Amino acid sequence: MKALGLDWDEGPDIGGPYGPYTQSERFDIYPKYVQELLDKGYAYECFCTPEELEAEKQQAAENKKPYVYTKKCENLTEEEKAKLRSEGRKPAIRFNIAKAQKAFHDSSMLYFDDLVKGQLHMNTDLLGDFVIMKSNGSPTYNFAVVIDDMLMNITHVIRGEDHISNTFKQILIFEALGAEVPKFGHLGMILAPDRSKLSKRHGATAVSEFVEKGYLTEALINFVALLGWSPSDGQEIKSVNEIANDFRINEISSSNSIFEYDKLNWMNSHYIKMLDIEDLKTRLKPYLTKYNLSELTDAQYTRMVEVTKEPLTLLSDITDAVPYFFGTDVDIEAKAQTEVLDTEIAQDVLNEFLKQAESWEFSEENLHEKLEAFRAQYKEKGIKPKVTMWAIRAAVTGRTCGADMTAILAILGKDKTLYRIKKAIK
RNA sequence: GCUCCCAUCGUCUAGAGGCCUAGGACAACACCCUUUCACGGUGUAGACGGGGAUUCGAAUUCCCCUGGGAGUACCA
Repeated sequence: MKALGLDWDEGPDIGGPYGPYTQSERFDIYPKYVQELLDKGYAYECFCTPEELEAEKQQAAENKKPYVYTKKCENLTEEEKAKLRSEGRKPAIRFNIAKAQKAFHDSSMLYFDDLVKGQLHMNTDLLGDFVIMKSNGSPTYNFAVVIDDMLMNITHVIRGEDHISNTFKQILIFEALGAEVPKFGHLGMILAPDRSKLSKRHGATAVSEFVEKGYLTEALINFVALLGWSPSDGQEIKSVNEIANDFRINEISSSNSIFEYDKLNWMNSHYIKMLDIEDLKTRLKPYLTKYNLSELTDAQYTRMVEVTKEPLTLLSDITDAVPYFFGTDVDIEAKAQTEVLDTEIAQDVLNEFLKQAESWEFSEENLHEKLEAFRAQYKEKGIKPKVTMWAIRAAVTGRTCGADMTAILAILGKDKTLYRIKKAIK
């Protein structure tokens, strides 16, 4: 959330009235509620060993029966418990599903209204009495979240649909504790392009990785917001605030969605283009460290960014887009050499350019005029303007494509330009 | 295996019985613009998974099948 520039009202780092907010600092508040459940009869001690449990599961698998805990510790007598304890066994505490279900519902069916999926149901007989406190005294997830939500007055729980089955367990605990059950909303999962879980294999998975690669937080937020939701006005480009204002939880689609980079990339380049130039200059700096930025005046740097920002998909693309703005010499790409510089026309153009440009003033306005006239001369000889410019571009930038030539020449200045032209002449 | 969730163009989605000859965005393709690349503009192609049922009428309701996803821990 920090990487995306999102903030929160209450929680770790900033505190709030219901702290502590760090799980490890809350350990001593859970036993009290475990005891309450024990006292009310909604929980019981279980002395089963991992081996015994494993055997039960195996048995169930052999009989092709779904596994649910057998509840064999549910009705242990005090003597039996004492005996087990004397053997050095430490009990875990299990939640008594059936007891809670029966106390608050007519049948073994548990229903709740999900904010995005509508009414959901589950036969709680199939759930199995789960552990709420491990034998080492630490609470399990399903129990701890309920206590935390209850104590922190949580009203809405919005999470992935992989939590649906936990919800039934959690609701029963809320009820057993006499607490108010919060509203739940379960979102579809975001899948990788091959429909599997998103993972390292599919590229970046942590928000910070996207940011490092040069995705703008604005684009990231906007794109993810559109996964499973669409704005009522059809306007897809939206700021966080606009999204927040327009957002309605019941407009969320309940199906899974696939994370494809195409639209994210498009959106990112869109946001890059929209960025204020000074802002963009600042954001681009981390990707230009391999160049000596002090070679350029601030005005030149501004101009360079202006003419190279168009095709950028990621901020990091700037690195490969601008090498020819720096240094005296330039690397010539193979394609530029063989397909352009090695041709007769190109050599002719370069010689002629060298002759004429000696007397030019290298301001952008002037260059624009001069180049136009220069192209016209060749056009008369039947050489396409495109070809004329190619020769100059290849010699000066070492490439066959790139930013606006007038701007490039103006930024480089007469000396570097003519130097590179000379070097390209055979 | 069992349980639950989901199902419209390649992708994200609009669509809550007639407004749908199914709309938009990204990607693709074509053309235009152009000093290259790109931006931009204009177009083209592209989907209701299958089968039943209800109805005068179904992408929209119901059932079955199929497909995909998730859960099934003394993990969170």
